[in-house]
Amino acid sequence: MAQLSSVYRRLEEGSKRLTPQRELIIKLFLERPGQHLSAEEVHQLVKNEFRDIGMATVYRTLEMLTQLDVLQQIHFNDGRARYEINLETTNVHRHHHMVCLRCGRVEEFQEDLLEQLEDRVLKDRGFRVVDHELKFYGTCRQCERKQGGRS
Amino acid sequence: MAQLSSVYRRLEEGSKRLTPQRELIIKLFLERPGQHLSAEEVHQLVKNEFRDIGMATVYRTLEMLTQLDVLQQIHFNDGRARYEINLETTNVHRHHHMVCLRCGRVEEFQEDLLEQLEDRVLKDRGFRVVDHELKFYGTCRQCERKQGGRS
DNA sequence: ATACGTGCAAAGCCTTTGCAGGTGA
DNA sequence: TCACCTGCAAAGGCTTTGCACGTAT
Repeated sequence: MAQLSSVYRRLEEGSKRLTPQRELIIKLFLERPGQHLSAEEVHQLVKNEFRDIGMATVYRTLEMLTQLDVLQQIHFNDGRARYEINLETTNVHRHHHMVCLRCGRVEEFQEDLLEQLEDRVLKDRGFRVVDHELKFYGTCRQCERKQGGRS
Repeated sequence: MAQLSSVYRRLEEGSKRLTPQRELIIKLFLERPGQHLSAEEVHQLVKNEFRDIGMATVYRTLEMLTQLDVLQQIHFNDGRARYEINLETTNVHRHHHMVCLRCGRVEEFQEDLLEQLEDRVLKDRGFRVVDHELKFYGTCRQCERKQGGRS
């Protein structure tokens, strides 16, 4: 897994140690490139392989990995932070999200039609964009089929 | 103020009473159409005119107004909810935000280039968008001037 | 030896809820 | 009366911090 060694290198550069707990957490995210896990979910998943890991360690590791730009923190307006792996750290522009209002599932899409908008904003308002975040809220295919589009 | 009576009507329709506390909160938002206030900020501002209002009342009022679609709740990844008035309730498509990473100021812009993207997402992925939310993170004009664009 | 990492428990925020006491319809 | 509303205090969730005990360098 090519990504793994690059993450390890980042740890070293920050003089961070690669403990079993941290390794498990990192692998968790690398194995699930499209997922957005909460701290609680990470804790549950890691516990399968490392019984005694504490929530504090999970939070501290997630914080550290976010600082190192290995993870990215996201909020979906449900009051808890979620994390996803940042596969293209060098690329500040990331993919976007579709949040299903029925089942809560979060899908993603890769699309970048926003450059022109960013240019406009810089010209008109003097705001220099370094990152953007786009979320669509609606109904996913499954829920759409199930209920024909109405709540 | 045209908006005010429309808000009052909504309260009536929901058989909600217009108490002094609620009126002050509503006016607060109507007077600041472009602002995004946290519950704490609303509490402080209302306390100037109504000494004894409690946080619970503020939260309950914000919740109620959000239900009635008078306010909209937003999260800017700082762990607390913010609220802004929803001037065009009938229009599900709202304006967007530019969050300055230096000073934290939030500006807005009105722009809608997303329809084509939404159509694509429906065709390709079966996801029916009912609302979207776009945030730009970057440097605002003032901070850009102050520090020439670097942190 | 020293700096770093861990689990546990406690503490911190922000937010919600229970409750007894009001108040409008 | 009855449903609604309030402030206060307590309780809830999620997250961070203090601490004593390990463990790599």
